[in-house]
Amino acid sequence: MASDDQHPPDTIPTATLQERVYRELREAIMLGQFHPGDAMTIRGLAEKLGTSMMPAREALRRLVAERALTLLPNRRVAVPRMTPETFRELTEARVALEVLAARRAFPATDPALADRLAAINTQQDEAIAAGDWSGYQERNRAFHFALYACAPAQVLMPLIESLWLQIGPFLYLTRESLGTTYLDDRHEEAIAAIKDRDEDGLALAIEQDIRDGMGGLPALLANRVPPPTGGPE
Amino acid sequence: MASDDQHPPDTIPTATLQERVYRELREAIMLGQFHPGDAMTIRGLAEKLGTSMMPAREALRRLVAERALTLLPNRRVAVPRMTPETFRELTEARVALEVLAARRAFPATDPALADRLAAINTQQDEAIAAGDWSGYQERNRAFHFALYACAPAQVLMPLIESLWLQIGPFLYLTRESLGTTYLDDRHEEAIAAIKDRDEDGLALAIEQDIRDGMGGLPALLANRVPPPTGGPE
DNA sequence: GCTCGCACACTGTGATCACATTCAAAGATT
DNA sequence: AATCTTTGAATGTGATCACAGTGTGCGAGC
Repeated sequence: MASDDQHPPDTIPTATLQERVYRELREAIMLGQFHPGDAMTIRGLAEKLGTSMMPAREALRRLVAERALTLLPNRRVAVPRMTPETFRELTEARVALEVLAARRAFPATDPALADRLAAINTQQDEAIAAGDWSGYQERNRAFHFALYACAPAQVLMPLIESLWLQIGPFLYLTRESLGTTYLDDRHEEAIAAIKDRDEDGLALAIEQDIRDGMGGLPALLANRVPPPTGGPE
Repeated sequence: MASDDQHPPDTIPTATLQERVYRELREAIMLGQFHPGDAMTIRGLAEKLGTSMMPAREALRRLVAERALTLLPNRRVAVPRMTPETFRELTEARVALEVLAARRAFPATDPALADRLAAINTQQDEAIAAGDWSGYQERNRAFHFALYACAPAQVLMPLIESLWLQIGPFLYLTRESLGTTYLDDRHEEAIAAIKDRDEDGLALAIEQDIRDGMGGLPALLANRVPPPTGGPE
């Protein structure tokens, strides 16, 4: 049992192949490595990951169910396109759910969490300074989810993650903003509110953080993708 | 083309088999025809619907992705059990999202919609009077979704539907309440608010309607399912 | 009579194949 | 030369099969 259950470090024992494909795709989507309109095929994905059609097929369908990908009328899956209107809807949904998650988390927050959040925030600033856009996004995600995870949220978290997945393909719009414009967030305010035991202050900080971060995107979107029938790849 | 594309009325042309299985299961779940803990197998579902494993498999995985079903550690799918705590979380999420949906819908509401909602409400009362529990649930669903559908909501609606799906298996708890206790809702207040062009009143009516409807369930849940290891079927 | 062990049925996972549809490029016709 | 047709590759869907893990029930042994 000792030697047989030990998998080589490269052979990730992630229970099922479908799960591995799913997580890989999901991470890539959330980090903005795909662009709106990019189409994907079952066989192509399977070949790229060295599996058969089945795991790729199930991973794609799962991401479609989570609204991370869309099913075209052709029955082919693609990264969704988005209108400014949909973007505003995503923003409102994020505010509603994440403010609620923050409020639920609030009673469980403590100075230790504030320190951890501050550490993440520092790393995020370092990423900005280093021009590490991916690191910046990753830290931003870590900040929010570390806060929300304080209270067990079996219902809320999947909903919020679905929203983040839907936004992922459009984060690349902010890539060039990293450096040109000053990317400010409300993370310090949130940390301060936790230390001051100010629930409303925390809720406000989260809300403004989301609105600030998402606010500029519809404009960028409108400027960037006027060709509605652009071939992705 | 004329005769070949015409399907017999019973052979529903629903594009894919998987879709048909999915919709059938989904409807059954939302109407509370399954109970918490009920387990389902791919082969069993396939045989029951007369298809092969594949459509049943994909339909189940899709419902799992939408949180309507859960994946047990055995990798088997079952109707989720729920704790009172999770129920409260569902209630809060519903309030947050559906109030938002109602506010988004508000500018598009008009007297015609108010009349349609009133008609649905009348049918709902008739269902209550007739002891038609399924009809009551169906009308309640129709009322809420008719309101939310006023504004296009590609993001919000799937999230809300996911929440309703998660609640579905527990609606049976209210079955015996239909008749014993007086089931009141805030639908009249919502209709009045639409007529009065009172957005805040509409939001409040929806919030109270949700809280009233869901409020009693945790208690019923606690009374009903003390045996945590009950064999479902 | 009770407990431990073994065998068998059952389930999900993954692979492979067959088929209908779709998309596109090449060829033929006007 | 432009347009319609045809042919071919490619894709999603569904079916079937092989395999490993799990759970259950039966039977042997203490």
